Amino acid sequence: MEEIRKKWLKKWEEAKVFEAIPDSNKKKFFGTLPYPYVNSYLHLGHFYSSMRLEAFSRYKRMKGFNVLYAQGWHCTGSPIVNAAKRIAENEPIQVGILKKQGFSDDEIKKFADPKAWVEYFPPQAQADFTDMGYSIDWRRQFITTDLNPHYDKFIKWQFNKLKEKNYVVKGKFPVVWDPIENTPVGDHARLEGEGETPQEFILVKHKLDDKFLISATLRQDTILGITNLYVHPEIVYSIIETKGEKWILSEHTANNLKFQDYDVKKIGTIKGDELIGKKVEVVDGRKVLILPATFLNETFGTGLVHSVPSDSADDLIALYDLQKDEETCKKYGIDIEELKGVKPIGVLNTEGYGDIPAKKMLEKYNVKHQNERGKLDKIKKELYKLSYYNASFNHLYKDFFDKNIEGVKVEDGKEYIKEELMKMGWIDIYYQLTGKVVARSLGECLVKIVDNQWFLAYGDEDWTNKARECLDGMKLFPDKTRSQFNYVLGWLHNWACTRELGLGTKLPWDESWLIESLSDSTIYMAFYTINYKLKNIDSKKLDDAFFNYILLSEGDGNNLQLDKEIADELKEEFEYWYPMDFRTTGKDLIQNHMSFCIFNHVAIFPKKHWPKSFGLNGHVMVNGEKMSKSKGNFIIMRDALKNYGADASRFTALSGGEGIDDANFDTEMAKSIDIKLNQWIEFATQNYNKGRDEKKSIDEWMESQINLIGTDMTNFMEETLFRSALQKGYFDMQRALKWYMRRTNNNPNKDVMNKFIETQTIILAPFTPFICEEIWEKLGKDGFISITDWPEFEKPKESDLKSQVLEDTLKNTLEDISSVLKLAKIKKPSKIKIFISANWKYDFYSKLNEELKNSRNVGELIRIFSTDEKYRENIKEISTIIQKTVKSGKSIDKILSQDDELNNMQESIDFLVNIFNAEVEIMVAEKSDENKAKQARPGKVAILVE
RNA sequence: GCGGAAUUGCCGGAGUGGUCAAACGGAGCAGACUCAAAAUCUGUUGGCUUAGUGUCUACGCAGGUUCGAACCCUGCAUUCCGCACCA
Repeated sequence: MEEIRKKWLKKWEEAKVFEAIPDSNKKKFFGTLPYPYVNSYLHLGHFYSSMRLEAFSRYKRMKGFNVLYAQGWHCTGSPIVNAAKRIAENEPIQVGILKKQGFSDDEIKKFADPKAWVEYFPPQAQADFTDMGYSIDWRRQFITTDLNPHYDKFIKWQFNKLKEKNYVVKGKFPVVWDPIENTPVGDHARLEGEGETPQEFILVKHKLDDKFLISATLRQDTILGITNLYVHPEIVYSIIETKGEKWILSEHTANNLKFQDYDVKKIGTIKGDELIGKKVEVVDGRKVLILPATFLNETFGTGLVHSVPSDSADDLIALYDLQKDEETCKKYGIDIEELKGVKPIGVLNTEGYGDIPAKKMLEKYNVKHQNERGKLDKIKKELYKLSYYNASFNHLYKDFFDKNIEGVKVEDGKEYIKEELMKMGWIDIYYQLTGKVVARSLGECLVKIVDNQWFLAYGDEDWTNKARECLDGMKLFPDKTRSQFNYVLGWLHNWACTRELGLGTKLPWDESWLIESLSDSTIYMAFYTINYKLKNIDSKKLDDAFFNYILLSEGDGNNLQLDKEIADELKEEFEYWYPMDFRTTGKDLIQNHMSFCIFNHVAIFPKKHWPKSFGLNGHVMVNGEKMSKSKGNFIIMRDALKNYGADASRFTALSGGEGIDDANFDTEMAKSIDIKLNQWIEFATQNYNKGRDEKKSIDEWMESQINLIGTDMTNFMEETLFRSALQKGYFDMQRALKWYMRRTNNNPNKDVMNKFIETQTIILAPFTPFICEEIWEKLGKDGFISITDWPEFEKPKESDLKSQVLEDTLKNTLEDISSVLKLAKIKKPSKIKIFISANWKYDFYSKLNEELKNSRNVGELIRIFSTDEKYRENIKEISTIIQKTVKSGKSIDKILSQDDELNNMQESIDFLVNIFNAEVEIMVAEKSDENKAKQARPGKVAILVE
């Protein structure tokens, strides 16, 4: 096998079979796969997705398309830079990863430079694809980032274009920040806190003389229910000056604010107990008490909170506890009677919980004291969801804001309240991490607001509408992903498209920024059409005017920095290949990359160059389990090649799944397929051009099988349903072959056998190209099977169905005989009598015909075996059969004559004799012979054993 | 919570209104071949059965529509994926 593989790789390369050259006489097919990120070897996940494109490309090529299949490599982003940095620091985990991949210590050292990754992995990935027999035009491969100056220019052009159309906007954005290294910290660069993100809190001001106490909350919806404040008596709070005001909050928060667009000047401190007992003015003008609480955490929120006992069980239980605690009240000089007068203020009507849901919750969970943290945390979560989705604002919200929002759901009014309070100056925004994040510098991270961040305005209404238009015109494989796409197109809003760190292209108008990886990979497929011809052109000559001319036909091409002739050639090639006909990848990319691809195409290109179709596939499992490094079932492509061979791996991958469901790579199957493919080489070469010339009915059956199966398979190929295609085109084909060989006593008709061998080999070629090329050559065929025409399968004819029905009847008869023999416990029967009904009712068919003409405009019938009287009466049942027949697309235009039937039957009977080694007699039951005729039924024959 | 997908026999997985006790594959069982194993082939894999084109129970659960539901509708339960600035 390995020799065969190498032989054909060499031949393909020498003949440049897969180099795509524009040919205006041929229809074209341009398929792409999102370029893989090159920080490691390619694995089965890449393999499965890419095989779908590879098989489709090969199929399309055989269908007569001029196919462009190109592949690039993605280097943009931070993972490589981060990994390189970790190697430079000799970090054990990262070093271990490379060690596991088989690198020596010396080699690993080189990976301290990000460039080393970019130089090492793309050729490896190329080798993996090539070794597996991918039909890629490698002249067109490229890497991203400014390491590739031509691509760099292309991306710059793209972003200038987007900016020109006002799709790139500037704004603020919170990032996780390491204050020691002064860098943003991505998920993978953290020692602790993977998955934690910045969360927006509302800072609420509470007026105390000339200062404000600042509390933080997620629940601005309950702001009118504030009954008091809690401060920790032992915490020393900071007094700061910011925004022209004096704020009191924890020192921790004061420090964090500095990173969030606040100009912070510390002017003093105040200990919590100095505040207790005083009163502050809250947002609605009421004066409320400041109370002591020891449950407060200095590093969470602002270190002090406002209390809404109606909708916060924590606040309520704390209030209850304090009201019982006379000693503490005395200590801080709180008027106990006044404190006891503090009652929750209902602000929301919560379905099933009334207006003081916190109280009901405490009762429900039987909470007696604020120390019962477990229960209280549970309540907090439950109540938050409940309020958000099931509660509405009560009468207090009728007049308080400009708009009356009484009765409005919290979900719908929360944002409005935020805006209003913001206008009134009572609140501000503060970001806090959802959990502790420690950077690799050991610095504890905080949230920084980046204020000159650039965004792609995917929320733009016109842009979104255009994207929807594009989607509506696209074919999706499978189409059930459409609703998901539709949802995503509407849901996407501003996408931060620039980064401070990593590899990439610099933002053309602000070179301190790099273009982010998901944003530089949206329309690059256009680059495949021209890049291989750019290699000899100085990248400096590739200005925006150049791309405008080539890709958008803007300008006359006379003032470019290169010859118009060259430019025109490029332009022509782009226009030949574009639009992209097919792009396929895993389903997880629906909500970012694939949607971005639509957005950016409609933003930049005219409608005729919008993408035509997308394919989405599931994830890959190995032997039914999720592939993961920890489970030890993580398979990289080159290992699959080594262990199972290219053809078997390809076959196994594609027969492992289709559609959006997860696919399963079954290693047992890979092994057995390898054996079966070898057997097929053997069979094909040994049986070609052999056999008899005489043509029998079974030969017609075989021909019709080839036709029927081939038709079905071709339909599956068109829909990228490769598993079904293999099911038909290989397993069903082989099953038919088995039956055929058995029926002909291994003496097939020469022409039929040749046709079968050729067909089977050709239709397997997209899946297992190496052995197919080899067989093709051994059969004495000229040229490559890779570019041989896909067979034209004829529409099923009368004869197809006739022989089909006959063979099916025969198979059924065989089965019946077996079961009768079994029941009768006879091993070697001396005689088998078969009764077959002869009274085909022509009046029955005429009724059928009539029914057909009435119901549908179809003039053809399927063949029905019948003797049963009830069919003549029961028109309803007949119409059912017709319905099904029409739906299944099967048709037959004539009814067999009974003589045909019997002649063909005789041949079958001979076969039965052979099988059972007994005397077989065919008997025709006359109408008068009721007992026997009764036993013959549609599609069946009666059997009598002696 | 939102959005998407799913739930079928021992397992994987077809099937989207009647030919469904349900394709195909795997696994198991029995048999053939063999000294034996592998491979291959044949049969078989819901219950009952007077053995019949019989009958009952079945396609997550509960209802509904229909002459008829694995398939359509409603509700519920469970599982998976995504919820972003990360490739």
